[in-house]
Amino acid sequence: MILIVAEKRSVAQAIAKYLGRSYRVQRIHGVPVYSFSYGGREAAALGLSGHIMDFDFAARQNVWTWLPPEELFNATPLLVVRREALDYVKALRALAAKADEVYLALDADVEGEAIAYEAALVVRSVNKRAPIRRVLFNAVTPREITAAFQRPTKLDLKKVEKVFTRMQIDLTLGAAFTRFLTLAVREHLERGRFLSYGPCQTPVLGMVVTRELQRRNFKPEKYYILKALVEVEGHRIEMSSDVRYKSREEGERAAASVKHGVVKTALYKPHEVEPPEPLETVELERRASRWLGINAKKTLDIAEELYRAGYISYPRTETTIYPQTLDLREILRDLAETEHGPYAEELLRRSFKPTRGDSDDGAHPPIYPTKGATKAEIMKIFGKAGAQAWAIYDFVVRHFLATLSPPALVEKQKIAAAFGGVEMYAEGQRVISEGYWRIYPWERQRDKPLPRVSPGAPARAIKVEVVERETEPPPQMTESELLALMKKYGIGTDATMQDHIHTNVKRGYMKLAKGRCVPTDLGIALATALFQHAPELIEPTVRAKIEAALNSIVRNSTPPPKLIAEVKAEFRTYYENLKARREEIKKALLNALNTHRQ
DNA sequence: GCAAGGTC
Repeated sequence: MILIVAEKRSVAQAIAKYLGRSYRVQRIHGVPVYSFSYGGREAAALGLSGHIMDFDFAARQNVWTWLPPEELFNATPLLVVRREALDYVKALRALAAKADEVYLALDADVEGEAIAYEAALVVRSVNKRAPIRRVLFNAVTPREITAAFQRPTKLDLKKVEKVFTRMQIDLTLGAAFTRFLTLAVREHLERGRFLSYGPCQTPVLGMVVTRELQRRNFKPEKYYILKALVEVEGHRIEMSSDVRYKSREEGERAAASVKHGVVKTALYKPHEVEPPEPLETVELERRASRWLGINAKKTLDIAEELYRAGYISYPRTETTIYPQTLDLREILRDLAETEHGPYAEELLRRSFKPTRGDSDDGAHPPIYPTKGATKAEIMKIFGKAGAQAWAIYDFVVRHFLATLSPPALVEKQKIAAAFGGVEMYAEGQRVISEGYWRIYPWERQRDKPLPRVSPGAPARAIKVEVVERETEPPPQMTESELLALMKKYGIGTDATMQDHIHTNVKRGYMKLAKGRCVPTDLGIALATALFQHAPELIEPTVRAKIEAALNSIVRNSTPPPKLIAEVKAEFRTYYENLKARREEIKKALLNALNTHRQ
């Protein structure tokens, strides 16, 4: 029997569908297994649910009050089977015992490689002989899957080592600092509550707190600009200066010279606004947070449900290029009977060229609709969550249609006039062609046209005024901006970024309100203490440094034990710095915990 | 009871 192990149920099912002519589903220990015939032999495909193993400390090391947290730097975490994965492991063992050939068809990324290794460990525990092979495919399509099974390869142990090293480092650092913080204020915490640290969650908090403190410490300054109503060739144009005058007097002096001038430039340039790139996870979350008022975690939860119900493709992806094998016209035809039908049919009637980003994660395509659906259908299936499910589905469809649509065309307009030494400007634009905005209203730009005037024409100021303005603090951090920063600094992955924001909310470090991130007193106190006494723990670059070190395992064959020892030694010094300031940190945290309670 | 990463 040929055993095939996939990362998730949907892939196992797809493999059975593509490799066999037909398949049967049976449940082993509650886990669906897809059986079919392949090359005249019996085959079974089993889908896991991500990792089946995890690292943990030995039992006695998990007694927080008994073990000083710094001792964790001397401990070595153990690889154990996850309790939640027990049924999967049982099913895998049962099938592996009967297998005479095993194919590890996990996703083609480092995590997939690690999960493949975990599966191989389970297989070997019951079957010493069956050859174990690894298959790699970039998309779950008949062509890719068939080809992958024709050229099987071997496990890449370097990638496995990288992932296992990351797991151990994250656990050790997370546990040591979480326990330190929690034990410092233990008697003042409610039961079951703790103060956590993590190499992703904490830098996220740091960015939000930094912004909040910038806002609080901001000192607004007054400045003055000129505004004028200017007549040129019979047209009246509102113009303003881009110079910021420090005082009203200075402004008045400049204003005095704004009487008769001349048009220096009059530009009317056509400009194409390109439709968006194919959709990936973080962009979906950012746009939903900004435009639909649905936060990132909720968005991914809903997208997951839409995926499981067969309406959209796999929602955790970094890819912004449609694969060659994806039939875009077929998807358009599938939308025909829905609200989006007329637009889809219009696209079908003409030739189109999809936009293209520059990212391919090698494992999943961009997010696109896999089934046409009407609002009524989605509302019915999703019940209470119907409105939000429709909002996300409708967005995915519109985004998909936008990527196949022509650009919008606007005329960018700019007029500059010189009045002696003072230059005044006006900017405007006229929409020539709506292009993809018709289906993608969130990016639609307004018409605010300027009249047509000629360079060299005389300009006469009818009215001039000095307007007082104030410099403004940076805006509150939006969730959308935070996600963009996380991506920039390499904090988290496409699938986990929203989790790291949510963890800070769960811990009481920040709140999300109307798409904005607002740190609590506790969050500010924690971040401030870390910035003061162990900045290396909270700076946004921490994660990227760890990630770079991990990559040296794959690139330079750095032995994991050496790397783990180095990282531990480094973070141990940060730990000592915090420990030396324990009382001070405790006081600041308690202070915040108490104000928080009132 | 800690993390981050898969996935349900």
